[in-house]
Amino acid sequence: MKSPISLKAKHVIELFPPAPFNFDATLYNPSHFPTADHEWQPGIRWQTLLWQKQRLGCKFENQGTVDSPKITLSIWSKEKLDRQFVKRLTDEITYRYNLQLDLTDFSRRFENDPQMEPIIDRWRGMRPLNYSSLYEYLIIAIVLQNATVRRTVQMMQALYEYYGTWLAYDGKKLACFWEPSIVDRATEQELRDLKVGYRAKSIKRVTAAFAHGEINELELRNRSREEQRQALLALYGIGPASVGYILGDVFHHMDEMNHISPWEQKIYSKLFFDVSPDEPVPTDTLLAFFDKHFGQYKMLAVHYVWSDLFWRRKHEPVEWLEKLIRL
DNA sequence: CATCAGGGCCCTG
DNA sequence: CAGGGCCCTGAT
Repeated sequence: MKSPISLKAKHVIELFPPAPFNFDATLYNPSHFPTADHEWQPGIRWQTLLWQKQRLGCKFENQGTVDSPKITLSIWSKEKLDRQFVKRLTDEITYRYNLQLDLTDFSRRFENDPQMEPIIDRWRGMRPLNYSSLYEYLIIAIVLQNATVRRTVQMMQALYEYYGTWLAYDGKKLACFWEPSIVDRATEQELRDLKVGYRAKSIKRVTAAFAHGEINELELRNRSREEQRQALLALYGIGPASVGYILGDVFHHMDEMNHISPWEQKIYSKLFFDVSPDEPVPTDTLLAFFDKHFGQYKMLAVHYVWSDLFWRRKHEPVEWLEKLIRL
């Protein structure tokens, strides 16, 4: 492991997302595999960030409640940050963390839905989001493909060790992502040596698209969903499953739900139809059900039910689920 | 020891 | 539009 960069300068700001805002259910996702770029405990998330060439150490702390939200965000950096930079970083984090999302209508809409009501009650104010950049999300999507969770964790760790940097701040030592130009200079063989297998080619080509400015996250945010979809599908190694997650988590389309992969199909079948995962409901039926019941909120609603399940699993094993998620 | 499938995607026919 | 192949790993 490379020696960490010690971040000494510290800047503190306060964020006030609109209520309802559930800090822990938003700042931690129990269905995600663990990565070295963050750490969570109730009320606190540490998260590294590579933004505008700056390696930053962030710490989000809950200082409010669901109905009166307040986040204290401390930002560590190597050099002192100027106000303009912090202002723009705040805007970026507000977008990425979906803090501007107004959930009042969603919460009200399903208050009489027998399945949704207790779940929304438990997690009121939870937002789906992307903790990192589009590029980083794409890399994660690639290492998820056709791999068990354990292997995904290994691949991600190897990439961080080899191309990332380590940041020391607030008593933590966390990994920070690499600039696309770093991996752009790597050879496919070099990546293969990190045991990412055939994904090396996808990582190279997606990275090249970012390193050479062929795709731009900020610009894509202002395009239509279908333009975003086409731009993402055009990336080598990125298909409908990855794009589905990205349109929801990264670009915040709360009704994006038109692809269900086999492992998710089994879990949805149990959750929404209470049938055995051995004989799952056809994906078309699931999609039609989501559309009919949740309409413009179908991705959001499924996110709530899904997260509810994985929070439950965090506290106690869920028998039927364990064999569907291969660790 | 061998074999197999995995939290997809590309490419071919 | 269906299905084989892909890197590697741990489970069997």
